[in-house]
Amino acid sequence: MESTMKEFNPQDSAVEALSALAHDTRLSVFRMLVKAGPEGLIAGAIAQAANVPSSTMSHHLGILERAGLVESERESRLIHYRADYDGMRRLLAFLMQDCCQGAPEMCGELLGELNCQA
Amino acid sequence: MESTMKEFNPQDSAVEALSALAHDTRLSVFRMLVKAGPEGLIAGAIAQAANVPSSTMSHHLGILERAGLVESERESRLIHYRADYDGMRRLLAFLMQDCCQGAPEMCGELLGELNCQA
DNA sequence: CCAAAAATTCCAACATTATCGAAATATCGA
DNA sequence: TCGATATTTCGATAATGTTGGAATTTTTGG
Repeated sequence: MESTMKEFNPQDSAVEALSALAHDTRLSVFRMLVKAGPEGLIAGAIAQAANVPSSTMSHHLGILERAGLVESERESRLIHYRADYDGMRRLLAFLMQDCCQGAPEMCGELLGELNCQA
Repeated sequence: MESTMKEFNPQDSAVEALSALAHDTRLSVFRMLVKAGPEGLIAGAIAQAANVPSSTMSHHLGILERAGLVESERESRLIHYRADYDGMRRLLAFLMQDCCQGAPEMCGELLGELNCQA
């Protein structure tokens, strides 16, 4: 008997997060929120910056939120969205884990290139 | 005049790679290939391991290859597929870059967790 | 050259996702 | 409470992705 509960296994969670990011508008929004930092951005401002109707953006923000990549918080009439850094970390960890399990020698190069400046 | 050429800008490349990975079968195959190492795996063996018809798997492998995540090489009648570590590195670098631009203090924690042992 | 093996391409049915206007919901200020 | 603002939900259409059997291509062994 299938439940309608959320996914908990890492593979399904990773597919959901990757699907959420695999869209031009959503990837742009996610980058935007990461750059905006902990303050986040207001839903309307996000829609305006991305030049899409608010209903469409609401749909995309919901997908990002359900995927565990962004969080939202209401402040009076406005809703702030911010990046969920922990969700991002979980996704990268899952991909990294894959990368290293069978080829540890690759990890050095891979991580070496991933520095923070730029 | 729109050309039919491949995408070259990082955002489009990232969306293409993320789309390729955002599928249960393809993510499993990619992990499989990463673990298999430089030798790679034969197309038929991949289809058999994933329990999908070869035509379907060929379709998925093509998507992963066009996204720059796997490479193929013919060896007589067999075609070897192997992970494209450089493509993977480019994708992670793009995501990392996003992560660090506006919130450098997050990078330490993020990279700290991403160690190589499993 | 021919038959078998391995893999891809083609095609069509099916399923999922994207889009956005209209309607509904939530909140505040007066 | 009323009207205005911010956002989400609904619904219907369009666009894209998935699937696998059949046909096609590539290669080898005899």
